Amino acid sequence: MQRNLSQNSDQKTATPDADDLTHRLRMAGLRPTRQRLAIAALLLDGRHRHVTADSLAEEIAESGVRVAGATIYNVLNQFTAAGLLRRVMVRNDYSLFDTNTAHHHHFYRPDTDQLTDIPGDDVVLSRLPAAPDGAEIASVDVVVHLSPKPAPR
Amino acid sequence: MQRNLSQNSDQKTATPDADDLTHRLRMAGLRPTRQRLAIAALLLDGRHRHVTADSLAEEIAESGVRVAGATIYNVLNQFTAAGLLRRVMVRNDYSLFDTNTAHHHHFYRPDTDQLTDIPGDDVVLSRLPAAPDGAEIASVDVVVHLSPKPAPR
DNA sequence: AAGCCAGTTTACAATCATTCTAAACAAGCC
DNA sequence: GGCTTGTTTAGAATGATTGTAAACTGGCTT
Repeated sequence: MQRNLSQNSDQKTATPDADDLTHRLRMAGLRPTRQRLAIAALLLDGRHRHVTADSLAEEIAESGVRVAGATIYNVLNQFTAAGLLRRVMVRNDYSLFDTNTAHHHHFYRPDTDQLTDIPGDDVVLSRLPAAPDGAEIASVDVVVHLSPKPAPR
Repeated sequence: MQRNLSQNSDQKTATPDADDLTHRLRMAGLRPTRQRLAIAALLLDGRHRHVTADSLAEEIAESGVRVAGATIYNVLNQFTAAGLLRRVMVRNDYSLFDTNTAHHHHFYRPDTDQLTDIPGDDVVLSRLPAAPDGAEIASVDVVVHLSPKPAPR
C-alpha cells in the first residue's frame, strides 16, 4: 500500500518529488525520516506561505501522518536553521514560518493577525548601517505594520 | 529639592520632574497613580533604552517601590498604546520595550540577545509599498539581525 | 539478512512570559 | 466625609515552546 504520491505532477511548478526531498534533506544534514519528509512535502513544494506550528500540525493530521507535537517544533527549527524556512517575528504569542526564504518583507495586520508578503521590490533599503564591531549582518527584516484604515471622512 | 528641568527631552538630564510626569500621564488619559509614576520616572526620563517586563520589575524593586507583576505588564501595555513606549519584536520569548519612540530601527544580536538602536539615518527606505485595500501603514520596523562575526580567517 | 548505534521521535512534564479573575484599593469629585 | 470608577493586586490560568528519558529507526557494517 504505497502512497500515490509517486511522481504525480501536482499543479504548480515544483512537484515535491520524494527523492528530491530526500536529497534536499540530506544536503541540509538532516536524515530523511518519515516525519521530516511529511513536513517537507507540505512546506517545501515551492509554494509561498506562512504556517504556525499549530496550523502545520493540523495539516499533517489531515494528511494522515502522525507526528508528535515536539517533533513539529524540532523540525521547524531544524528547517529554519538549515535555511529551508524563515522565521518571521510579528507576535510574541507564537512564531510564523515562511516557506519563502528569498529576500522579501512583510505586511502585518494586527487586527486580523495576518501576514502577507510585500511584493517584489516594493521595499528598497537604499542605505544600510555598518555592522558593529565583531559582527556582520545576517539578515534584514522589514515588517510594515498596518492599521485598519482611517475614518472615512 | 533641586529640579533640573529645562526643555530637555533627549540626552542626559535624567531628572524627571514629578509634576511633569503627572501631566504627561494625564495627557495620555492615564490616571497618575503611584505605580504608574514610579514606572514613568524610570522609563520616561529621556534616556533611550530597552527594557523587558522582568528587567523593569527588578529596577522597580530596587527603587523600593512595590508594584505587582500584572501591573507592570498593564502599564507597559498602556504606555505603549499611548505612544510613550514602543514595543520591539525580536524574540517570541518576551517583549522588549523601547523608550525611544522616535522613528528609528534596531540591530539584534541573537547570540548575546542584545538590542541596539541603529544610529540616525543609517537606514533609509527609499521605497515603501502601498498599503493594501482598507489599510494604512501604521509603522515600519526594520530589524537588522547580526551574526557573531565572520570567519576568523 | 542480522546487528548495531547515533540520530530521531515520542509522550508527557516543565518552563515561562503574559493575561485573566475578582476582590481590595485609591483618585478625583460631590 | 462619602461615592464612583478606574487601578492594583495575588494568584490562578493560558498557551506556545522546550526539556526529558525512553523507545525507535535509518542506514551502515558484518
